[in-house]
Amino acid sequence: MSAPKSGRPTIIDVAAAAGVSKSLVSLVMRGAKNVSLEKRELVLASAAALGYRPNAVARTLVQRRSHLIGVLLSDLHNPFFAEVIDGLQAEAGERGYSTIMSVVDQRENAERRALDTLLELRIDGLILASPMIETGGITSSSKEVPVVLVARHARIASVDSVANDDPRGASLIVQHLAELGHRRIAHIDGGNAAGAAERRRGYERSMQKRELTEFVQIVPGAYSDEGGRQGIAVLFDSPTPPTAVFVANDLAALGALSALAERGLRVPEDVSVVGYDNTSLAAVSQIHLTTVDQPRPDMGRTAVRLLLERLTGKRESASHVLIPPRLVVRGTTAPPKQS
Amino acid sequence: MSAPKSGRPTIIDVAAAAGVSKSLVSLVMRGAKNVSLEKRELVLASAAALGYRPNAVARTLVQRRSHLIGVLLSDLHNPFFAEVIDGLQAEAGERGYSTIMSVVDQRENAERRALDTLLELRIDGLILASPMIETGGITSSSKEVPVVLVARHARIASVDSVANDDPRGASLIVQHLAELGHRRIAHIDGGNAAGAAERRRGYERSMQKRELTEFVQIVPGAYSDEGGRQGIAVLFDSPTPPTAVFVANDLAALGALSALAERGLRVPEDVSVVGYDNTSLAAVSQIHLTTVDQPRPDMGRTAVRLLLERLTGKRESASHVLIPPRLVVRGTTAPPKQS
DNA sequence: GTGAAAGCGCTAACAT
DNA sequence: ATGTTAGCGCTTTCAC
Repeated sequence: MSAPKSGRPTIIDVAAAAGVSKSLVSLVMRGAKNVSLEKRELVLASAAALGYRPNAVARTLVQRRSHLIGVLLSDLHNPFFAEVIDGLQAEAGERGYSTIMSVVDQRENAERRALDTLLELRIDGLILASPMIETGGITSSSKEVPVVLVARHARIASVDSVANDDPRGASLIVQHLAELGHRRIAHIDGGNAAGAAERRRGYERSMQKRELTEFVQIVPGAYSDEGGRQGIAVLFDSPTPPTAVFVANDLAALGALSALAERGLRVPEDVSVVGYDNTSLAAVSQIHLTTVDQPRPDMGRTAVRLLLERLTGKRESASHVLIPPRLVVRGTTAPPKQS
Repeated sequence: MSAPKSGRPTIIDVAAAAGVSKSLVSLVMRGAKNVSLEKRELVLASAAALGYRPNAVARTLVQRRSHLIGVLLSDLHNPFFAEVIDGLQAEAGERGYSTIMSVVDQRENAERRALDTLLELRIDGLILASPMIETGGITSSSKEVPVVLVARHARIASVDSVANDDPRGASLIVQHLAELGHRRIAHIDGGNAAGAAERRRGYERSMQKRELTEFVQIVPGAYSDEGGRQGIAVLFDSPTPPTAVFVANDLAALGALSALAERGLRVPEDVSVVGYDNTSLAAVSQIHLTTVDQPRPDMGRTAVRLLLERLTGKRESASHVLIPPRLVVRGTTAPPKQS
């Protein structure tokens, strides 16, 4: 008896089948304690018999909260993000939140559209991983829901952030190369991608501190294979090529390694190369890239924690977590050739 | 005048501010044509002034459709999926759908929980990318919403699928190696991951067809770096190691390459190695892996198309799209050593 | 411990 | 072309 008239069974169908009120069904489904064992089992049985599944949409509407965290991702191809997401999803799950992710192709202004979609879905909070969007867009979003920035530095008071100390990471790299004896250390940068400006600045300052100002050489690149390749082309077509190159991130460093190989230059014998991020790629034994590590899963978990602190009102003021980076020396760096 | 009493502005606030009914506001927001220019601009102005944003949750509740496609992803670390997602998101966006992704760590039965969450959110359809879940779970989900399987073969009538022809791909590999002169061709498999059984079977059959049955050697592995390493350990601790190895996928092939290098074996001089998937990793010049290509973004797009065909009732019967794979010869395969 | 009723923000008839 | 009304499926007071 009493199959639902049409479509999926609702709480009313379950109530009817069990001969109780829908309030009681609601209580049982949410695991309330003040329900007699008898009724509880009755309701549960009816629900199971009907194949009832609570409707989170209706619940969200009445509760005015979705228990959904929106995540905007600028680039799935960079393994860096995969690991951030790992930590993020784990932490969110443990705290009773689901994540709804939107991946955006870098070129378009699709970021703005994806953001609107997430916001219309009434997410409880927003996590932006290395977004390209201008600060204005972030600020205005933060008026609707709490926002946490990952791997991008924010000067915004209404927004929390987790990032590694990019200038410090860059300085670790310069230090390492300088100690190996390099002076002609160039930098292929990451354009206007998140963190790129900080790495560039860190490189420049660190070179200056070591009185290597005259050897500062920055060429434009991008956080991609192609970015690294182009940088190498520029650097090594010049009359005074560097003996070491700090590339904006691991992905670009891979491109740089390929381009160097194609020119017949050996790494690290002829040129030293350093990346940034310590993605799983860097550890692959054929690549074995010297790079700088960021604790990626931790950053994801921290982002969720910061968000929930805001959501639960535990914190009012902005929190900007800056994580110390760590140099990972592998096989792509060595002292410069004696010449 | 007339800021909302509290919280976010609703359609009623906008109606009040504009001095019209909320139906009219609704029409304007959805871009209906039968609205006078005058009223349209009035409403739009009020909405903008209040910072009104339509509530997709309420809309979903009343329309009984969310325009949301749920995507369950078994492994973000495999670049294979990043590219499938690219196509998937693009196609969904173009058709007016948003995607809500859930990434699941492979070990747990977290897949079941993630599935429940998606279903409670009342997604309009579900795309499962290489799920580990048993067939039963898939079948039961398909009773609630249309389901499309990506990169996993289905025998299920209620579910559509897009996959490459794994047995065929395996056979291309065996053919390539056999033509190079290899006879002792081993296979490190992908355990019970999606597609692994088909690749294993394809390898076995192809070996048999070429009368290489006596050389069939299958060792257990996984779709991961570690899977490949372990396979190599088993194969090369034996008295009669193979001269060529077909590894379950690119990720595992990387592990295999590392393990071989650690044993002092050169690729391809001492051993030939072939992967599967043609992920971006395989193309990296330091790796330069011979592998089998699947059109990843296309598969994502196709998955969405299949789903929408079901959603719009354009098709009733199951559609199982099988894509022909393509061998990509790079630098990890060569004729066997003369011995 | 259980039920009745109001309402979350919106869309979809149906009027006018 | 615009307004009125009745829900969508649930949670939440508030009675009993």
